[in-house]
Amino acid sequence: MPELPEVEVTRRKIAPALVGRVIAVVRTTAPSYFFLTPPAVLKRQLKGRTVARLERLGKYLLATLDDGSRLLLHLGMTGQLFVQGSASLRLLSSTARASLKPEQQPAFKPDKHTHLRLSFRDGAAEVWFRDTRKFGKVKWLAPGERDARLAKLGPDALEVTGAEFHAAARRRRVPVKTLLLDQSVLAGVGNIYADEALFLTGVRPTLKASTLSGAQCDRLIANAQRVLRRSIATGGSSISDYVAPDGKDGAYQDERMVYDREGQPCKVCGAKIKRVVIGQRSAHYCPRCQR
DNA sequence: CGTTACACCTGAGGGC
DNA sequence: TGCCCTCAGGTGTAAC
Repeated sequence: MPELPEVEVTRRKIAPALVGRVIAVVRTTAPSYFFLTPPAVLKRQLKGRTVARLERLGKYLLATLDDGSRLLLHLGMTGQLFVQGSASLRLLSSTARASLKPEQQPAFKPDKHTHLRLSFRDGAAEVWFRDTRKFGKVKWLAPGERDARLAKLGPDALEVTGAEFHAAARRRRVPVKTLLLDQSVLAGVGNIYADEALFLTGVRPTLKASTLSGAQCDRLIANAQRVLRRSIATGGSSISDYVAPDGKDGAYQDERMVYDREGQPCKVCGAKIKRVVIGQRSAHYCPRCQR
């Protein structure tokens, strides 16, 4: 589900329900891979704290608490962070309300995949974190504590320059697609937007990164930022004004040029979209538009 | 160091 | 209906 646009849309949606409120109760599922910080520690550290701000770093969300500690969240492949509870409707705009998936509706009951539930002293809306595959992560950072995952992130994808990408590309023999997915080069691009950016630039995902020119890098990064911004504006790929349990009917669905369109005609030239595997991930491209 | 294969986990969908 | 396979918007780690 989540690449940069989905994480940013999530941030904007839950920030009003999180920032400025005092955490009263922390409920979790049993200790697992999901909890980089054990549930017991999480409960002890979060209770009574107030969230001062919520920011996005690449695909991570970072909540800074009033004691200077921080809560690091990652949605992995299937993570969903949402506002839940009797008063949640008051905290959401009508369009945001209409976009809720069934499991995000206020009447939804926590299930075995609902790993984290924050309730607040005011008793109003809660914030829930659900993740079926548990590739998502929750980690509490003590004041001043550094984190290796954050430390290795490159510039945010919305801010990286073509020159920075070119500098990284010159000494890499991997396919350009692999480089776009490398979070230490630029943070936030995932499988969908990498394919889309490459299509818009007319570059095959298999092209060796070191062969890209500076001008090509400039255009590639500009196109990546274009699709990321456009997706944020339309509510991300899985969260849209159209309710879709399978997460495939988001607003972005209609704008996708190549991702998950294997065998379908290219919207520009009509050629059949191809799918190849690069670095154990699928990559989609138009054999005619991308040379 | 860069590159690659694989591990983590659950569920959906296709073919038989 | 069940079984078995493949696939999935991510990323840390071990091994060459």
